[in-house]
Amino acid sequence: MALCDAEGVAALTMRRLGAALGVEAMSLYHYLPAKEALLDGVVETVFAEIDAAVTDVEPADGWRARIREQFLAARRVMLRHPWMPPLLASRTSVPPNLFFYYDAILRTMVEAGFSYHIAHRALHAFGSMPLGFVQEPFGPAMTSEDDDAFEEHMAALAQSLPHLTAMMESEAHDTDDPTMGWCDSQVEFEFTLDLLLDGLDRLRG
Amino acid sequence: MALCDAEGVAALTMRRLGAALGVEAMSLYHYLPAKEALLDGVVETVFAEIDAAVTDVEPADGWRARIREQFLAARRVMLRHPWMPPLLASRTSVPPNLFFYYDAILRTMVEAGFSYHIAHRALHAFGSMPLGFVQEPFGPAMTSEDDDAFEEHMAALAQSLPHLTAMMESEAHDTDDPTMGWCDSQVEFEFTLDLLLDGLDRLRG
DNA sequence: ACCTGAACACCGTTCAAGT
DNA sequence: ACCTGAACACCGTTCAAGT
Repeated sequence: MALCDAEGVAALTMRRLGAALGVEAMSLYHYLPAKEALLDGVVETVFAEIDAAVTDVEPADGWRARIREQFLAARRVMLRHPWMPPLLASRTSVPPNLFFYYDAILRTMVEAGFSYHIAHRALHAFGSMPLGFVQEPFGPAMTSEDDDAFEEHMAALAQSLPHLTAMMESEAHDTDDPTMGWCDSQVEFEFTLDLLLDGLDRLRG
Repeated sequence: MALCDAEGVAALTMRRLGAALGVEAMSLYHYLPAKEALLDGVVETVFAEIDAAVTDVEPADGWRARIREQFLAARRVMLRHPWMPPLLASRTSVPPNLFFYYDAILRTMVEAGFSYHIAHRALHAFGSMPLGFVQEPFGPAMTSEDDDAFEEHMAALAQSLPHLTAMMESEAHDTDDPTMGWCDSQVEFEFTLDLLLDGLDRLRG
């Protein structure tokens, strides 16, 4: 995890991990069947961190506030490990540590009057939000790279994208920064979360 | 894309692509600066496919029905390329083809009375749903592998996971298959989509 | 302009051999 | 039990050399 945090998940190779542990890469195979198991372990470790952070959340009034605080606690962990969403998306085995978290969410919901059926649907609707992130086609680290080329490209396409252009202009009025950087992912995250929680509240039996 | 569809994105190597084209891997570097550009191109091509499918959707009555049909059309494309979500999550550059799609979504919403501000929030709230998938911690191909070990593991943990167990039992009543496989991702997708659309409808100015 | 062969630095992984 | 060295098959990529 230290390697991933410092240099991204691509830096986590058997040889580099061995070197960081003062050992040859081949020695790791005495503890792991393959690299996949190593990646599974990293994912599990992050989930353990999330589980701990979520458990530390002091119980709030009502199911909404409780779940809301828990997801936001998970988000604070997730922001420390931005390499996690792509890694998680690539996993093919199920991460056991997460079951406890899901059980806790279910408990909160059924105690608030939800049927297991709706609570089940809710778990799916939450998607990756319990883990503190939403999968968006435009990721976080996307605007940073070729900023000039991007600006030019957008300017050239402005006429073909009237509503996108109008939206950017309209939103830019409220801020100093006239680029795509005006998106506040924390605000967006909470907006989406509240949208889902409001909707679920209406389905409560 | 043929390589990815057949054997997954890991099978798309410069050498194998070269071989498939009847050419040495090194020749590809006359057309591409690096492999990243190749992957960007694959993503762009899938988005073009989605754009085409979405444009073909016959205009429905009302913004909700229209967006709903478009997302479901995208989903039909996405189901043909299950390797796409992890690949997309790993990209660091922004996929230009998607701008047109987003512009169309915005158009539908503002014509229905939404402010650009709420429409902007809505784009974020949709997350990856315009592309026809939701990022869930438990992916699709996850139960298939070590099914026996998984069942045993769950059985051992059943007491520690009372609500998860109760939910599975409750849901199993409605179906023949008593495993995790009872989740109908199509139904879940539409449930989540409607939850968001309902919530947004209430925010319309 | 387009393609190639040889080479480089880096992977994950196997295996027989060391202590 | 734990670690190593050498080796294998595979990467992405560079570059000088071919046509």
